[in-house]
Amino acid sequence: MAFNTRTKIKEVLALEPTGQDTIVMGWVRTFRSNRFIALNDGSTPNNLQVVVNYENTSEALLKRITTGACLKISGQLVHSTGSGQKVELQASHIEVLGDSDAEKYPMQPKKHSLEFLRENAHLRMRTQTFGAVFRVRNAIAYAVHQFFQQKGFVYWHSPIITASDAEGAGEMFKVTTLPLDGTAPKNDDGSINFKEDFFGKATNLTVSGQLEGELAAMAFGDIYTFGPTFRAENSNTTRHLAEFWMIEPEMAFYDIEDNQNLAEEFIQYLIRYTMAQNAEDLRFLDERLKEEEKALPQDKRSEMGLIEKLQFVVDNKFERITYTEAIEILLNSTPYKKKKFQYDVQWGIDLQSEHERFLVEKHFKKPVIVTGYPAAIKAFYMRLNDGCEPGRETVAAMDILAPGIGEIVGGSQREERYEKLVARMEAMHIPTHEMSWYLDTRRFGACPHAGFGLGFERMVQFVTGMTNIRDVIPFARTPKNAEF
RNA sequence: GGAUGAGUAGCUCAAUGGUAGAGCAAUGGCCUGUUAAGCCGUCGGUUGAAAGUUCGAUCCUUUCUUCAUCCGCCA
Repeated sequence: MAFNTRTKIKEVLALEPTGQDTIVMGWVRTFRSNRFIALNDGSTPNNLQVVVNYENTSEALLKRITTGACLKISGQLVHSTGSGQKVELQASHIEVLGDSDAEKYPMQPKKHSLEFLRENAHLRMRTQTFGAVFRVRNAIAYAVHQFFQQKGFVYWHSPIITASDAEGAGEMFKVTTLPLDGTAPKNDDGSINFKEDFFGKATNLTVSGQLEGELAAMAFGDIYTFGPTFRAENSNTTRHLAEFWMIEPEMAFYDIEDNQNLAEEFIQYLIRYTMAQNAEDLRFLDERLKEEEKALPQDKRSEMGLIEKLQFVVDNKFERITYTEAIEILLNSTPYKKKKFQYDVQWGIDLQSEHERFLVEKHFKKPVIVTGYPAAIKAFYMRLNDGCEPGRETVAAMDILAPGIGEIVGGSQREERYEKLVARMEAMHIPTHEMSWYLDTRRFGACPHAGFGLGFERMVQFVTGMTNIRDVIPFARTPKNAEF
């Protein structure tokens, strides 16, 4: 006899109650008045109210119905006379599958701070907020595949361990089996002899699958990667993780405009999908955000509610400006004139977060795509724009800036012209001999192509309204923290 | 890596240079159609760690540590 005879609570709540026999299994959120169990099984943010006839239930069993306990309950589904819900389950039999010592269980039926829940990340998904966040995360992940698969993109697995340290996207985690106690084999000059290491060379965890993605785009046309990515940067912010997930599509025969079109359509698709599939979760998160912002002074509150914001982003084209235009806007801005910016503005600077925030949150009040950055501040593989005035060379780069998040997408049209690419690599001291496999794409059947990277957690942040990136990944890896 | 702020009961917070208090939770009893918090009682803390100043430190100083926020790096 199979054990899984339950109906998921999401389905139960949608049923027309006719007193039908129903079996549910889930975890106790609260037990009120010795009579009402709020039961949740993770299928929905909503709880099922289970009514216990305490007069016919043993004292011993009642005592075991505690917050966090796992129960199997069979009973009859009936209309609820209470005001908080449409249906409820009149319990006829309750079985405790797993006790939860109320004295020890950290989750209490009350509001906890996000900091506390972060420290209890192994249990926080049992809360309404994190249940909603991670169901939304799941929906977005699924939508990523759906979007690209519908367009005929090939899901491509770029390696996680890489010997290339030329990807130019920051510090990398070393991968080695050599001993760390100082007995590792050395070269004559005292450096570690990686020829003796597992891979016979120094290897790291990937910071990007892009370069390998480009190889695949030269075979399949359109591909995308979606996997974990690692950065060993000592970044302590609400939008950086040492281990995060990134989606990197790479398309042959795309120029920078095609690239922008795809990225915009992609982001809007993800939001639209989630709004359709996880309406309940978003409603809860919307409410949560409103509650939370009540504590803030008026001017710190969001102008739009979460759902309102998402609808707005789906309904409106993203603003598209060039880097040069962005600089113009900043130079003419009130904060610049009143010297409110901490960092100076002039053509050639990398846009600082305060500048990006001004453009996105104050000036345009919508997502902004900035293109045409100075070549000097961007990566070697980005395509040099033709016809630049001397000293103002730009590349076909694009960043998508989202309100409250900042950079959510970074991408570019790639430099497909062999000579120009090699010249840039040499200028930027990228070892071309180690990258011959990459340069081969430019030797054999090169074509215009483009791609971008979307930070998956930043996307989840944007959709859920969670302000700290550590709250949208199950177990965050950040400097000094690899708990769980 | 830099700046700022913060670590007091399981949680959320309060307090004073004279060795700490509330609400919730837990727990015992009473109650019983409730929507986190019914009523009465009980338990609960080497005030993040170490050192220093002081007759005396949770409070002042230093170092360390952890966390949060902002900045830098980016997705």
